[in-house]
Amino acid sequence: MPESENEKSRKLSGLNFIEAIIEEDLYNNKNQGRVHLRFPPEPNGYLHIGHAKSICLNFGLAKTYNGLCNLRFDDTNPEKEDVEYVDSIMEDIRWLGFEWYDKAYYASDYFEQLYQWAEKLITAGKAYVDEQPQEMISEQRGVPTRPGTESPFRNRPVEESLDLFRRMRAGEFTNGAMVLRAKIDMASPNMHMRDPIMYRILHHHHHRTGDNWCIYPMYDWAHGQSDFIEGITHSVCTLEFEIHRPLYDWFLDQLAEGSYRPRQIEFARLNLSYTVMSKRKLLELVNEGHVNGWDDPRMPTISGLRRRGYTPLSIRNFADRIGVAKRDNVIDVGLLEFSVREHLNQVAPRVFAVLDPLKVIITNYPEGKVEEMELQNNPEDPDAGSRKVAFSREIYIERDDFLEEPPKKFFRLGPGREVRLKGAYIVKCEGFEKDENGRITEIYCTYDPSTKSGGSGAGRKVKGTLHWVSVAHAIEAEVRLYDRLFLDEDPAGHEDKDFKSFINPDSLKILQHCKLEQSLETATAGGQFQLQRLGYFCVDKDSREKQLVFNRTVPLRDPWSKKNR
RNA sequence: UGUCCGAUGGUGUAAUGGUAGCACUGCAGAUUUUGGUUCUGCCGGUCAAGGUUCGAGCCCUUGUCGGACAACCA
Repeated sequence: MPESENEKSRKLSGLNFIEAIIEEDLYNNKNQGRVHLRFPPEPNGYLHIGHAKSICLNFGLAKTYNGLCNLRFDDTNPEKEDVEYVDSIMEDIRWLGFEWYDKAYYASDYFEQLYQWAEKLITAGKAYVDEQPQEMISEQRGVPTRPGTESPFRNRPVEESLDLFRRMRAGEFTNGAMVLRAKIDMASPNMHMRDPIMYRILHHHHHRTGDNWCIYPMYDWAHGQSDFIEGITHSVCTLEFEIHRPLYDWFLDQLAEGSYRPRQIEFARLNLSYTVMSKRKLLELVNEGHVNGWDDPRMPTISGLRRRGYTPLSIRNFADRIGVAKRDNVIDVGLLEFSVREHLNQVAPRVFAVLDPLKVIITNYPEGKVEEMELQNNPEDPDAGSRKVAFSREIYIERDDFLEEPPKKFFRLGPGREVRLKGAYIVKCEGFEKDENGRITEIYCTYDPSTKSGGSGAGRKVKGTLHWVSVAHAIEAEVRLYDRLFLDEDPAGHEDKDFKSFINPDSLKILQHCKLEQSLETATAGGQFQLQRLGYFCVDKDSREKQLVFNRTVPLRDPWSKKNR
């Protein structure tokens, strides 16, 4: 298609609002046409799916507009931060498939610059040292509907503030003795403009600057200036910072001289149904043992999703699908599940595994005979080839694939019924055995030799097709069936009830002695498969030689069981 | 009885004054040696009331509802 003369005009259609802003800025050649974003996590916890949305957004925008995206650790609170988190955050971002520009940046690298700028503000009469106790400052701040009152130290001489500030840095005072405040407007309807605190005294070891500092900048003072130092053009953050924007701009206006300005843009954070997303609540789940760590496959953390068997591509596709806007949203967790099924359907090899085995004896099949059946590895991918699966007189099928008194629409096995054993023969149920409790112990079938898959008589159609595993050739494994962690759509949304009261008691079912086809013997941790007719599974890192552990990533879509629920 | 932000099917997200589209979900059917996949069809939406306009989801006014803000957290 030839480029029209509108080529240079803004094409704002079909874009999300952030893309529209960037296109507009590009059109106006703002900041010399640079596009430079950043992802600024605080290293005080593990990344979760909500962060993934932000990561995909920021790094994705940079890619779309041939720009750059920094990774910057917002490490201005040494009491909560740790290298452990720095490492896990970098691992998760890389795993998602993104690479940050240049190197990892740290707000702590700017402490000296920030300090110098703070002195400049003091000198300009735009900041002052307040020696009041915390409670007094808090009280004077007022409430959103009532203006605050000014601190008695607000108009102290510049020299006094400067001297005190230098001594704050020198370590002459104890924690909480005084703070540096910006002098803005105690009557502002925006609480954040009521002389916000820029520095507090914190005698605490920092994971990068060690004991070099005992005063640390607050978020509002550090963040925008860090953006400025790094040449960020579009500072994308979540909605709760919207009200901080006037302050973000105010600080920059005090310091910036040229025309370059980073611009803060806010979007609505991700909420997912049937889970919780706050770091505090996730921490609670871990600390109280409701899950087995940050990477428990039921956690919405990146590491949890990874261990659950989610793929980076499926998460990126998910992030694309949910879009980005400013209105509050709750995404159906089903959309996440759709995304992982979509990807795994393309790439996961199909294998047979029987989770709840029921023995079937094919009475007219010769004892001792073994046939190697040829099975396609992935019908969605012809290049995936095929494998041999041993078939013999005694096999396992899934216990719920047999019903003593099956309803009409039940396409599986029942007395007198026929089914296709996938990749093998059509068998007919001739009888079964029960124990004293009425539990079925064995089924007896006859097979029709003419119906062998791939053979001349294979064309005969029956209603159902079952997966199976030869008793003599089966290997055993543990299988962990994961379900959503909460029974309530919005576990944290109840004022009268704790979110943990909605924990799903069946969110993890551990099955032992599941029967797998022999080819799985060589599977290794991280391997992903579709257990045919059951779902997508991955090999857990808990696996040991001859003791495989599988995690269920997500079951297959199953309208039949849904209808019968 | 403050300021700021937001409101489009069940859930998300487009439509930038000119036919309300897409995805997920749901329902129905076709195909299928996975009750999977794939394909087809269907159900279903502009918060309300005024105003501007030939024409409003979009612009204006008012209202309603939802969210954010009162850490020496980010």
